[in-house]
Amino acid sequence: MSNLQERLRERGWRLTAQRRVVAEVLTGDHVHLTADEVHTRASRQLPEISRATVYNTLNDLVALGEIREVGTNARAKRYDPNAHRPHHHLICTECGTIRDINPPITPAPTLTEAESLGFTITKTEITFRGLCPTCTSHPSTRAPSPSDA
Amino acid sequence: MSNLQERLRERGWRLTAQRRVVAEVLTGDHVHLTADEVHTRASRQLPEISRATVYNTLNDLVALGEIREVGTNARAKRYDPNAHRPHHHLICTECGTIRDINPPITPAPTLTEAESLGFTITKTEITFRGLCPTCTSHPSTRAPSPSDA
DNA sequence: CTGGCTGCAAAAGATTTGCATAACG
DNA sequence: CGTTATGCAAATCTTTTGCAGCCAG
Repeated sequence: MSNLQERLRERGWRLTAQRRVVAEVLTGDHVHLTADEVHTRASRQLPEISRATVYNTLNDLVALGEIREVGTNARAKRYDPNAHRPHHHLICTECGTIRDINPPITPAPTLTEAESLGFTITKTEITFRGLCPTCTSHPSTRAPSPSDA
Repeated sequence: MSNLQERLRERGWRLTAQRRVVAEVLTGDHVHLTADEVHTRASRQLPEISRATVYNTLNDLVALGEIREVGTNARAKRYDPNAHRPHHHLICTECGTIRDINPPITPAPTLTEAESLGFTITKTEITFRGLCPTCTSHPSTRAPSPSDA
């Protein structure tokens, strides 16, 4: 975690309280928060932090490659702090829960020359969709979303 | 294409002019339009069609499994008419172009019991990201987006 | 006929932007 | 100190909703 702050400083980032808090909120595995959730949690440590700053910081972190946007098909983007260890996702089609799939899994699929249609591929993301354990056992009950705790 | 209309009628759909036009716009391979693009194109054939109707129709078609939302990380969702033949996507990180990867490719990755964290997986989506041929050869020039022609 | 669509306009939700002030280095 | 980030509020963009009238079956 301090690694991150050092890396950012090296890249010429001003280390402000709000950036520190956002970076701190975005820590751990299976963390996939929306901008609004980040803002809510950050506010607990730094009440004056503004939404705009959260958005700015998130966008900067994405640009620096420190966090990643996760495609959920839902209205709001989610951010995944685990950008340095490439990994794939499991998404529950019922309640929206997202989980990281642990490290060195599934033989990375590759494309033939013909299949890649001239693209220079740099990243491969796999998303597995289905029912999470909770939604499997309570088919009708809507599981709570993994938002703010 | 008439297959689609028949299928819809069987499922109790009223076949209106606007639904027919939306379905018609969403036809072919490598078609990944935003709702707004669908509306623009549909308007060329049916000028009075409203945005709300386009959204309603798109949501209905998704619910029926006739089209699919594509996760692009961009603001607006895109819709892929090719929902019956499962396929993966190639997305250009520079200009946003999306292309379908042809049929029976890449050995479908699977998860072990441990990796799937109790999920019952029903779909696997693979997204390859990189530079499309155009953006590879014109590194600075911004390629036009594949929107309305 | 009649319930399910449509269009319009307004609402809601998510993200960005402009600008004056504050604060990091 | 000078730049660069912050906060606020307003602007944008995307999608949803409420409601009266219309039309496919």
